[in-house]
Amino acid sequence: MSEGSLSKVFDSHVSEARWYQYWLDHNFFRAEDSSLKPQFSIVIPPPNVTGMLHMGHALNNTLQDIMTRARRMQGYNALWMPGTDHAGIATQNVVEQELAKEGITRNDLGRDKFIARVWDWKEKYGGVIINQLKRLGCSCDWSRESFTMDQKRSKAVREVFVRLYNDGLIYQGDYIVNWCPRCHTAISDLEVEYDERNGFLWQIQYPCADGTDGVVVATTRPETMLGDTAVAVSPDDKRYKDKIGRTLILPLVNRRIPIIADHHVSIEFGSGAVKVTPACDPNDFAIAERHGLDIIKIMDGAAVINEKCGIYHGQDRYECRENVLRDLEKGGYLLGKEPYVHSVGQCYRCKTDIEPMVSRQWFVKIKPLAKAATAAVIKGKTKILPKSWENTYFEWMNNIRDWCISRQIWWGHRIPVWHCDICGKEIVSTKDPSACPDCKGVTLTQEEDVLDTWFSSALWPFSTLGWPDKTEALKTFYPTSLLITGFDILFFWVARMMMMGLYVMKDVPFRDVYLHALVRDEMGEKMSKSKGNIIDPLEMIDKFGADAFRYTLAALTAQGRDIKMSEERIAGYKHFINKIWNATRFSLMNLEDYSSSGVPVGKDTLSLPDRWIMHRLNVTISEVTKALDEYHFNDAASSIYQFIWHELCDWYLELSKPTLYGKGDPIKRRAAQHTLFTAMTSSLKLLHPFMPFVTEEIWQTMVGDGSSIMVSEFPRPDDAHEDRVAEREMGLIMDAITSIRNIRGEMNIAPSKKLQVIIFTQDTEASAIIGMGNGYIKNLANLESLTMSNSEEEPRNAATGVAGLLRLYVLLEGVVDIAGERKRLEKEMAKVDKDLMVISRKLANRDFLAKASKTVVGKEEEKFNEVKEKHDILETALKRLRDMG
RNA sequence: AGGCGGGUAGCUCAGCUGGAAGAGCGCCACGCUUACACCGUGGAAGUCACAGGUUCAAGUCCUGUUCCGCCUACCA
Repeated sequence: MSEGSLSKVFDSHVSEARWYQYWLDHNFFRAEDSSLKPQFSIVIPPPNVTGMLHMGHALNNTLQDIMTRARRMQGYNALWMPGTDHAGIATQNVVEQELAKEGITRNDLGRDKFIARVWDWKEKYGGVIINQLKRLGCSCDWSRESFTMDQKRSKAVREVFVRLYNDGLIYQGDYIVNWCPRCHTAISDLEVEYDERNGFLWQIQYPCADGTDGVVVATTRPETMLGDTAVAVSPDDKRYKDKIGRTLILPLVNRRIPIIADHHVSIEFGSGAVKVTPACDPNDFAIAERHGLDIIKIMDGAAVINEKCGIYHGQDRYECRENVLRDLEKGGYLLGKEPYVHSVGQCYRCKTDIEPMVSRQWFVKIKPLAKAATAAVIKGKTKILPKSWENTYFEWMNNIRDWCISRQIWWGHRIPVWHCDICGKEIVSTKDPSACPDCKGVTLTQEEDVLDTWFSSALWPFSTLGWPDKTEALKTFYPTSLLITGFDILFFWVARMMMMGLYVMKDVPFRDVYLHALVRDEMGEKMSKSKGNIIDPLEMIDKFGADAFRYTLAALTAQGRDIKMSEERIAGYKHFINKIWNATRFSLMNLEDYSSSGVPVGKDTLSLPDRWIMHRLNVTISEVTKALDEYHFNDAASSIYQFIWHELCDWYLELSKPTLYGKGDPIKRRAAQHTLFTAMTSSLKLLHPFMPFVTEEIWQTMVGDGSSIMVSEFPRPDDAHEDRVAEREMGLIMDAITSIRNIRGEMNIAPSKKLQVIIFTQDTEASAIIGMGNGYIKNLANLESLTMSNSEEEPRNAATGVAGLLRLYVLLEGVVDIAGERKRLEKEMAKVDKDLMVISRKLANRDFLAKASKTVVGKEEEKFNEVKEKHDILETALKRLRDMG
């Protein structure tokens, strides 16, 4: 059936380009909107349009592709939905940088022209990562590729916004938010990264208006004093009891501010008195709300001190800090400073220090949504795996705060809210309104802000399927089967999809969520540009091939562990591909005259190794199937590896060589060919989801009937191949071979030297097995002769080995190396003695016999007999050696 | 501060519901045997972090200690 031969080595470059195009040409990635097949669906975590493929993407998408390809082969109508994310801030930044090179800003262009410019950029460069995913071999249904800002997705965004608004779950208000002075926008709590800083804690004296003793406050941000509207102390603090309600004079500003009591203040910290700057600190803002304090903004959107601050107007916040400190010192208000480590929030995009700032923003009232999302996981409607993440999810959901969804940037979904210029009515609509419904005025002004990018990402599982239209695809594929993503976006994305899915679709967005670990470098460090320890996936694909790279990722993906990636590992799996490649070459050479059609191969014509390898294959199929069902990617990968290399190649190919070489019975030869062909093609199928390219390459040559492996049927476990007898018999034969090889190695006998071996056993079954396996043993242990003996008398000049109930004597010419043999046997004996001691101690224990289960005791007794037998054999052999020496 | 995960062979890690310590890489020895030196055969190598406890039996379950990593919150 084979259609020729393979080149000496696998060329990944040629293969990858060729077969990916072939799959595309044949529409193999396409999923049906409706089908009689069971559905499997998975939405891609949309990478940023600005993104380049990094290790995280590579891992994430490899795992998704493995699942999608496996399910597709298993007969599912499998959809892998691809797309990209418009990444508001990141993309705007990129284009602004481009503009900066031309010496202009987005304000020079104006909103519409700027947006047009971003679209240009997106069309030109936005597809880069999609092509990189194709290099990885991803089998996404590209005909459905979505973008969070395309028309359909925009429609979904507006629809959801309006629904939330009408349900009273969206509100606008002046609150303190995290403000990035560089991006010039609010960002959500999640988008702030905290970083430890070595700073100072300054003590400042605030004098009392009535001339009595003032109060000392401590702060890490002295410049914010310009906006202080109170000083707070603990109501339980005896030191300040009589001060509460008095008025202080704010230095430099001369504002009169009250001393108030609030439980937020801790007595122990610092002086026990806190300056309150409601416009610059979330806690202070909360205090201000409780006490009705004034809120004085002291900075503009760029964190430059504003006109309310007199001589400091126009200064950057940090420049202002120096000046304020200098002036406080001059005025004698600065009492001291001490080094102080505290954490400072930074913008996760640009790393600029966040400025907490009061501003008018839009929020989603999140508690009701979070409640449903929590319940769904508790009820098991969605499973989060590994399960330990469920707690983290619950924890976060329980402590969730309202989600700030407005962003003061241009690139994104503009908030669908308009105001009538005449009557001031707020109009919220899915369609651009042309007139005010109340006063019929036609001059309407739309909100300037856009929505957080995660708002549209949260809708991804249903927006990509066509919602709000009632599409067939939506009916077929929602809820999706599986989501695979990194744990780092559990809150950002997974939690929000859960909330939105339940709110909009009244059902969870996915059945299973598999959270994978982070990819680190070989030292376990997080990869980052600044550390220079980035491993570029595309470079790895070029160097080792996508298959080896993918296999490495899968093999290293143990649940709940970080992945330490190194080139050596990838190289190792490239060797595995080479092994498979060469096993294929061997197969092809021996299958030239084989055809799977024609007379079926009778079960009774199968040899012992044939039956054995089919049994082992069947076990492997079960293991791989189970591992994939449980998302144990590493287990699946190592099962296949173990089978192909250490069972199929190491043993079966060697055992069947004489039969395949065609000297003997043609019927047995055909049975071996059939077995070889089946084992090889089944292995390839098991391997295909992990290594799509090399398996297709081989399939095309080996099967050669014009079919593609990627739409072939995934192997299923089949009880008919279960063969415990073959397993036991082959096991004994393999043990005998290993035992002889061990003697050869330990006694330093050249591999080329043909040996004479005598096997003694009293066990008739064992004897029969060896009789049957005589040829295999002679071949694989390189023997001149193998004879059975039923005489207890031991041959002279022989090294002794034990395998099960067999005694093996390797005849040595001339003088035996008595000392060497003794050493070898003593070493063996030491091991046996240790085992024997452990087992006999157990069997002597009454409690063990009484309390342990029967099967365990039985097993232990069996073990004892086995080890005892071995012990006796070694002992007689040793005794004889001692007599000789 | 709270939570989570981890400390098993030189390195990277498997070891599910407790029943004789495993793999890959590396290392050592011998081998160009007609698929493969990106290979073959054999070998060495572990008080399973520490201390208690439960049990006939503990790497596996419980408690405590310690070290490492991560997450969340707070930080005047």
